[in-house]
Amino acid sequence: MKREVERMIHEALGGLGLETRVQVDYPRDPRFGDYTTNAAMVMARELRTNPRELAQRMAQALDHPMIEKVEVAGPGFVNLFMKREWWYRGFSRVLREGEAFGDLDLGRGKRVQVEFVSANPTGPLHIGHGRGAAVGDSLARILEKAGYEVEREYYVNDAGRQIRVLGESIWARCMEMGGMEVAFPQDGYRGEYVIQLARRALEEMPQVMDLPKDEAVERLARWGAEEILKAIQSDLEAFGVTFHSWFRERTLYERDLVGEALDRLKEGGFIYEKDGALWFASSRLGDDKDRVVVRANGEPTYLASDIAYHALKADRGFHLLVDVWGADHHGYVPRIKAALEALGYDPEMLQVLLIQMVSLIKGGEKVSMSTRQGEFVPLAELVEEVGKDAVRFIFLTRKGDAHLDFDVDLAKSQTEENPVFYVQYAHARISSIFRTAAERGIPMPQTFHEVDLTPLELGEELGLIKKVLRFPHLIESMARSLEPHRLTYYLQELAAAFHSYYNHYRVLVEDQVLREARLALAKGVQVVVREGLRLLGVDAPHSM
RNA sequence: GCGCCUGUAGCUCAGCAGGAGAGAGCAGCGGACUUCUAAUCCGCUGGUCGGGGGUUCGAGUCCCUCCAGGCGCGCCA
Repeated sequence: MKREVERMIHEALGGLGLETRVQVDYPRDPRFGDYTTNAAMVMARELRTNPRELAQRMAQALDHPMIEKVEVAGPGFVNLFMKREWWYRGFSRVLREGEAFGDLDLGRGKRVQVEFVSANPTGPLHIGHGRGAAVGDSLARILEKAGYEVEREYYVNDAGRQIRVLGESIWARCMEMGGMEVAFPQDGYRGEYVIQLARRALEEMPQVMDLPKDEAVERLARWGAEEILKAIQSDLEAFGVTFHSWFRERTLYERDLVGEALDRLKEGGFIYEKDGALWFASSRLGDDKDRVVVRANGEPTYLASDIAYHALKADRGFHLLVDVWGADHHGYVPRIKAALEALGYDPEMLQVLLIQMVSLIKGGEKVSMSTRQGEFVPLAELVEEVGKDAVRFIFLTRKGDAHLDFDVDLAKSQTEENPVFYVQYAHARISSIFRTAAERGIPMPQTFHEVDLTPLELGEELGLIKKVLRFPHLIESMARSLEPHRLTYYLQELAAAFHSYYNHYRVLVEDQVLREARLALAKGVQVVVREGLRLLGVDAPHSM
């Protein structure tokens, strides 16, 4: 709807012989109208004219049957007040479109890949991964809603040294269980899950310990990583997160894509040798220093496969690549961008979302998290205790680049005070209204979008309608900024407006015309609440 | 030392490509259920937007600087 208003203003300006980009905003205060534009002030600078006078001329040129009145205010704002019919018309569209309301064609014909979580298969997912999962998954859903063709991918690091260390850790535990004294690997994984893996390994493939150590470690490493990956997949599923593809780092080597990428860099003159290692001259493209891609021992670094991986992604024809990373990897961004540029791609096609750390608060104290030390709260445990919905919602109640203190005790003990219930309750209440209406045998309108909405004259009712109608703009803004957290705030506001309305007025009134209009209003609110929750991966219950 | 992120109410945080007396939840105090679910609602209390400069008609938002916290700065991932 905002688009239409922009067009109106644009046309008005055209009539004045002015051409400019028009920015329309929603004013904070309803006294300043339904829409406002600062175009006069922006243009006044260029035209060296008085902004208020220009605003006056714009106001006079603005003429549309849906405009109630136009006011010039402050230093030169042009405020538009729309007729009620404007809002009723828009709301009827919500009722007609249902859950498709807010679908945009912003991304029409554009493919986007969102790569997220991508935790190494060396241990269970912890809460930090959960945050990345919540953000990545919601973002993917939002981009889909905005019309993009989205692919969700999980990059499985199944080829590095860390997998070997995992194998050594399991092997050491197996030996211990066999009563043998062995030194646990210095940087081994000490989590409880390794002991459980070792126990299962001995049950399922007891012969493995008869093999020479290297071979046994290799087998245990592969087997362990696969087992852990299965657990990760099921944890994510329980969290409501799915992927289209699980890309294995190992395939980059099997298809020799790493060598290929390095050759391409070499051809571009970005590779040189020093101290027996191969270096990527990333500093020529904005990085702080050059980086090793092949160690002196001939083993490629993690960066080498990551370059190959991103080159492959770029070749796959995506319009935009989104990587969701933990913020502790931020120093990595310039390297990957430099690599893309060196390979001839536009580095801007890659957008890296850095998700800041989640600090766990337990017993009032911060708990450090480390997969190696085995100190972490598994995501699955938290989901089980607090619930998928609450965990996902909380992870999305702040922007990704802010640290998140997750007080476990609080989340567990005060679930009633969680904002997610507040929003879900609004949805359940609306369902309850319709349930009650059915029980009482109150007839329902055949098609809600044909209901006469003009009885909705209350300020609260128009306020709800206007809030609902902002939903598409929110989708657009989130898709552009890649910031899904705004949705949680919008839903809380919408729920608050509804709860307040619910407490002051009744939907199921005697007057049929008014009742049907209010039922339609409730229906429309419910549609958007439900759709908003879906985008967050949160259930919308019909009763609570 | 260099780089990135953060600093807004007692606490946890919003503030949408700078816009019009700075918001929410929680905590505190006081009210509202014979009604469509009180996991709700209504009211009150609470702020030098870390400090200082600058740009602008206009700055929580942009620039510079300082302070505080977090995270990086490996032939680890």
